Order: sequence, then C-alpha cells, then structure tokens
Amino acid sequence: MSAPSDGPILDRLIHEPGRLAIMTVLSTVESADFVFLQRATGLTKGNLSSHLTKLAEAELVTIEKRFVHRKPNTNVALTATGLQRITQHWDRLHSLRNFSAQSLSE
Amino acid sequence: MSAPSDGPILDRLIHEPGRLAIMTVLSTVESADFVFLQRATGLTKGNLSSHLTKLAEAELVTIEKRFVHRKPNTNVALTATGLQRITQHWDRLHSLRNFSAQSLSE
DNA sequence: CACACGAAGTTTGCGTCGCAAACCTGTTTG
DNA sequence: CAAACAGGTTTGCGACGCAAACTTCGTGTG
Repeated sequence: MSAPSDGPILDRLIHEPGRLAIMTVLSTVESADFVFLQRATGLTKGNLSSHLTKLAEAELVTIEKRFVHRKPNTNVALTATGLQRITQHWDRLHSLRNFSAQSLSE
Repeated sequence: MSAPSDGPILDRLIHEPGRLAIMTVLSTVESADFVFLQRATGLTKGNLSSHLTKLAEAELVTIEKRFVHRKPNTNVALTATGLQRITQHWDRLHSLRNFSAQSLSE
C-alpha cells in the first residue's frame, strides 16, 4: 500500500516553514547571500541566522563569509545532499496530498 | 510582487506534519473515526488524540464521541473553515514551491 | 465471581524548538 | 568624535510534540 503511514515521514528539520522557504529558494538559485535570503523568505535577521546555522550543522547548506565592499557578506548554497533532501521533501508532500483513502481498505 | 515574503505565511497549526496528514486525509473523506485516522496517518494514539484536541479547539474539526457495538467510537470531520484552511494551506505550499527568484528584482 | 487482557482514548513529563529582542562589530555620515 | 546604520549572532523563554503512563469499559476463561 502507499498510505501516508508508509515512508513519507516528514523531516521536521526541513519542514519548518522558515527552513522550507530557505531551502526552496536555494534550490532555484545556485547561491544566495544573507540579505537576499532575508528578503526572499521574509524572516528576521535573527531567525534567518539561526535557521542557517541549523541547516549548516546538518550539512544541507554551506556558508561562506566574506567581505564585499568592506561589508560582511554571507553566501549560502545547498550541498548535494541538501538538494536531494529538499527535492525529496517536496515529493513526500505531493504524495501526502495525493493520498487516497482506499489504499487503506485491505 | 508575489514573493514568499507576501501572504504565504504558513500556519504552524496546520503545517505540523501530524496535523497536515490528519487534515489532508479528512479533506478527502467526509468523516473518519479515530482508528481509521490512526492507521491513515501512522500517528500513535496519544499524539493523534492531542492533535485532534488542538484542531477541535481551533474549530477546524468537529469531534463526536459515540458507542458502536458497545465500544467507544470517536468520529471526526472537518468544519467549513477547516476545509477552507487546509485548501488554502496547500495553495500556499504550491505558491512557495513555484516561487521564482526574479520576483524580488524590483 | 475474580482476574487478566485488550481496545480506545486521555493525560503527563520533559526535552526541544522557534521567535523576538538584545547584543555585537565594523563603517559611513553629520 | 558621536551617532546612525548595515549585517549578523546570541540569549531567554514560552509553546510544543513526543513517548510513556494511566484510564475506562468490555470480553474471555478458569
């Protein structure tokens, strides 16, 4: 059967709204800096910072800190596993949505 | 613009994996009882119970407790607003996924 | 009858988490 | 120089989800 009770356990680390937004944006873009991500996701600096730290600890993103025009510039990109995981997460969301009740009838 | 920073703030109450599963299953089915939902979602009794309580407190579902064949039977259904909210939630997830970076360029 | 057992839920304890607010550090601006 | 600002980081705390313990009612079974 292919009920939601199967594999599709949603990973909280990625599912959390802020991080889902971050990961999804990153999956469309090669790399992005802190300010861009903040605008793209609507997160506050503080929350974006701590979400990025978590994602980096899980090795889903890489973070590079530089100076550009004498200002700090934090550049973020998905790792290979990060890309795989966000893709998989969206797949699981889709299969959850496409769930149909009769698959439980056995 | 239609960036994720706009409306699409994801509602944690519905977004939580267990409740997202519950609500999604309920949206396909008119009504379901406790045991059915447990199998459909893969949640433990305890967690299903507490999630249902939260959903009921938010008036997204109605809960009716009966006895069937002398056994307790808890029947759950979406309210009108519940259906609206889960539908809206999936819409927002889709627009998040379909986000394209250039909408920020202004 | 008494006692165990199971089904169907509920309650509790606790570690974890996300958020807002405070803080930090270097750079312009008045 | 002081003040404001840009770009982040750290902290405090209330809320939350999970697993495990508890409850209640009904059904064997010796």
